[in-house]
Amino acid sequence: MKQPPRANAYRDAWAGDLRLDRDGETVRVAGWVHRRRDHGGLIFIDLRDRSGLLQLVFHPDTSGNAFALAEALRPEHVLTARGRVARREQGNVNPNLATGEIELLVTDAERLATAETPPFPIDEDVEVDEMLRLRHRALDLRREQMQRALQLRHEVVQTMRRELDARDFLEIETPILTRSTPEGARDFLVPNRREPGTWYALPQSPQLFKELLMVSGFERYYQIARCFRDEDMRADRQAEFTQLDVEMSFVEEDDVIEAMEAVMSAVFALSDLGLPDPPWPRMGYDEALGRFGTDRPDLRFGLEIRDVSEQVRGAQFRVFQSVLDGGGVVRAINAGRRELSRSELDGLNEIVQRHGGKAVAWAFADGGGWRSPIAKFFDDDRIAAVNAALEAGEGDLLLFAADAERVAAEALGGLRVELAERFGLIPEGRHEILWTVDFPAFEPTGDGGWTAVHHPFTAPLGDLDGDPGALRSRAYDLILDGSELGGGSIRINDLAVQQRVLEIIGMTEEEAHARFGFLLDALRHGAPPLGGIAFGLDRVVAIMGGFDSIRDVIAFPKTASGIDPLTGAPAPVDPRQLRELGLRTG
RNA sequence: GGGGGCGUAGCUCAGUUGGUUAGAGCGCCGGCCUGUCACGCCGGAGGUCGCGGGUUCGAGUCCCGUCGCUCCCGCCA
Repeated sequence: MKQPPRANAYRDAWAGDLRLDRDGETVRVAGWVHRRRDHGGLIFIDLRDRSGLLQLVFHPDTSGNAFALAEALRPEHVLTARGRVARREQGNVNPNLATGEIELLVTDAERLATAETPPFPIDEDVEVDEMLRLRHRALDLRREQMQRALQLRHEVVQTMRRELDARDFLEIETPILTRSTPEGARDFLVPNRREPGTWYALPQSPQLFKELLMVSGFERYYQIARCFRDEDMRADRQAEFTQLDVEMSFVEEDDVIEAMEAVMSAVFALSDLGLPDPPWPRMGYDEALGRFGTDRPDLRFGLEIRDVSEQVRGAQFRVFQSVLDGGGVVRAINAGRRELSRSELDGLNEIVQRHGGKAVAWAFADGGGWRSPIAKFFDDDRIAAVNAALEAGEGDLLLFAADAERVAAEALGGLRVELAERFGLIPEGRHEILWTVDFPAFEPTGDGGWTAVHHPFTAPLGDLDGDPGALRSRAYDLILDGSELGGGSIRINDLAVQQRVLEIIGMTEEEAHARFGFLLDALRHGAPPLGGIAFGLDRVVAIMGGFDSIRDVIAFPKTASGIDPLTGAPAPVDPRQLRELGLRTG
């Protein structure tokens, strides 16, 4: 703790902060009974406050009723106790406790509240059904894990604020009751009583507002922003989540990236991730997709993807040849020396299919040839060429996918990650961070149209009147261990370019004006070159703290079913309001 | 919206091919204990096997339905 509590009737010291230098002093502490060890003639109480644990000792021969009280204490009772800080005897030191060299010899104590037996243990780190934890969140948050998580989250946010302030960023709030923002998810809607039939949307991000702030001349903005997206949740995705949202004026990619490397490396220094100092490596989208089959590559392990189209072209294997004839590719992973059963090999198909592929072909490098059901379709030269391309050693398992380039890449990318987990290829404690850059600006929607890969305000790079599929976008994502921590882009600050982009994605003038007309209007009045980024705070904290679930770094999360068990949300609404709006429940 | 998994004591879980009175560890309650720190020892209480129906001589176990939780896909950066 940064300073002792103001002395009052409850306490004058933090229990967990007491050390040997206070030996002999009389102090008063307060907190919860963490654990009780009753020796009949001697009772030990571990007292817990936010600062940590302190052992209280109750002797039966002390005057007053302290010992009688200690006999009645139970876990989670609330207590204030006064006594003398005493050095523990040599054999009684507890090295596992920060306060383990001392203890408090209690002379008087008062119970401030009793407590029912908790529905799950507070004093140990056991897996408990999450619904039960959320239903008793006040108790769950007492547990050491959750205290640690929210402490870390606080430190992360403080560090962000400090570093951004030091770089002249202003923290500015933007509305929660607002209009639809262009992130492509479903909006949460809030009825507007003053004009029945109209609705507020909760922001999916502060995107429009931060661009407006740049046009306004604030130069550098940030916000710890709450965002809302009405989509089904995942283990790592909440409908309501927090972003560090940043925007800058008169900048290009390097300005944003450098500023964020400074901020985020200061943030990561709070953990033991052991990340290198910036600048962090950058990888182009095409390279990432080619080598790792994804735009957020996990660099902690190998298993890189290689293109073997040329090596297998012309072989007797119809499956590969027809894909190649159709403009597709054949790509492969050398999974290393493995022993997999036939059914395990067949099971790989399932993984590949989950990632959009059709099937995976396999071969074991075996004395210069292949042990494989497809070996008979390949002559020795082609097998040797493929083995060379994959640097195949004796016994190595080679896995092939043939498909359209993007499909083959992503299928093997998915396979790569799952194989790494299965074979335990991710070294303990290793972490790899990088930026991915040079994304395509648009991708086909499937029905002949185009959609923006980032969002429609990302500045495109290339010939705007040419093939939209050839355009790159001035975007960048920060990737840690295969997880996207955040992403952003240089924005369009030219109305004509903006209008052309809206044209490419097939958004009509009316629709554009209805959804973000106020931004378009702002662009007419002199917009600086601008760019920004947003980081998923929940994920950043979860990864830094080594938490499996982002729900463990959010004080009051929602469950996967979307229900908030603590409040029972969605909350009942006053029927009178609904009548005024001409609505019914359900 | 679709698919998979789970639901047994307060908590975490075991429960064989369908077969006697459903178990363990922790917690809880009582007793003993002056140096423990996951204290120890002795004793005890605690169960609508999620709920409803079915098959069967017999169901925690099999079948159908339903509710809840969870993961994945769709959706969503």
